[in-house]
Amino acid sequence: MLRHTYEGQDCNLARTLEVVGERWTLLIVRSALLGIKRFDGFLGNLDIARNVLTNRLTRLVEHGIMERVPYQDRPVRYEYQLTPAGRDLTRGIIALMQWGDRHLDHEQGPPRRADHIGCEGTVHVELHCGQCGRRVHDEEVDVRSIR
Amino acid sequence: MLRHTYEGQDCNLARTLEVVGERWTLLIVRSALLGIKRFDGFLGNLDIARNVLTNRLTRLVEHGIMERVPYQDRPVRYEYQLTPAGRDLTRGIIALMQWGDRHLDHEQGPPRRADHIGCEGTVHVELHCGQCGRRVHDEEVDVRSIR
DNA sequence: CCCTGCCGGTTTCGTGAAAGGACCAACGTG
DNA sequence: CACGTTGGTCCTTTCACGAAACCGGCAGGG
Repeated sequence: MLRHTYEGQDCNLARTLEVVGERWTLLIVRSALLGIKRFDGFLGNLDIARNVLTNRLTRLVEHGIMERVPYQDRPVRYEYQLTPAGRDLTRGIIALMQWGDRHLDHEQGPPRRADHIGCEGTVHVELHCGQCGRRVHDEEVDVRSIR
Repeated sequence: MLRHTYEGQDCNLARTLEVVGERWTLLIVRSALLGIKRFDGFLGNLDIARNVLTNRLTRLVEHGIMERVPYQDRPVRYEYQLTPAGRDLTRGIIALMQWGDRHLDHEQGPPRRADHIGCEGTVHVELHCGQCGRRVHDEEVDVRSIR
């Protein structure tokens, strides 16, 4: 994405996209979820231009999604770790990834899975009601503006 | 987003972002979830350039996320409706929106809510394990490549 | 002591997409 | 018959992206 400002949009989807909606950003976070931490790791994993990677990592750090921590001195080298806020994007990322699993790429099955550590089942994203506690389907959701 | 190709990425997040990751696209789908259907409706709701809106709607139709249906003849007028695949983006959109609710905009509370129709509770996005059925937290998820 | 390689960047530059605004066409209405 | 409504197209300017070259600190080898 581009021109990362959606001003005049009183909407937290717009605000979120200003932070993670630029091209490559969510893919960088996904790579981080896979365990990649270093500049060259992201480079090799993503086939992204170096300057763009620098730019995105800087922005992710600015927004508190990643943290730049030295892992050696002499010479000082940094790696990038997800913060709790960054890991909190897991749901959104898996939701989009599994949407792709369902609607695109029917050739050879999904290339990536989200497993429940310990139990080894596959993790899915679901909507649940905070009131009645039941699972909710797409058609039972009313998205609405307040204000 | 831009140059909408992440080739060489055997990843369904990348494929999904090629479809809905361009600037404005997810906001258009969100507006559609709010009930907006017409060209001028999106224009008024989003403050987007007309040519960009035309481009995005065309792409959404191409990808089977929206459908362009005439709602009157003479003159023929079209409106854009979400397909089931489009409505299936609900989880991803709410996940990102509520990430924004949690981590951005601490001023006046979230401007949009997702309600459970009938029950009037608020809907949340959760991770659940397909095996053991339990709710899963971010740290219990292992995202991994197969292949 | 110089050469090479590794790592994590910065700089420069050309290109193509987005923003913004003017224009357009078909029809209905007063 | 002018004017508004709807759903666009066209043109120009701006700016983000991609590619590639360059950089700097350090270790190890000959």
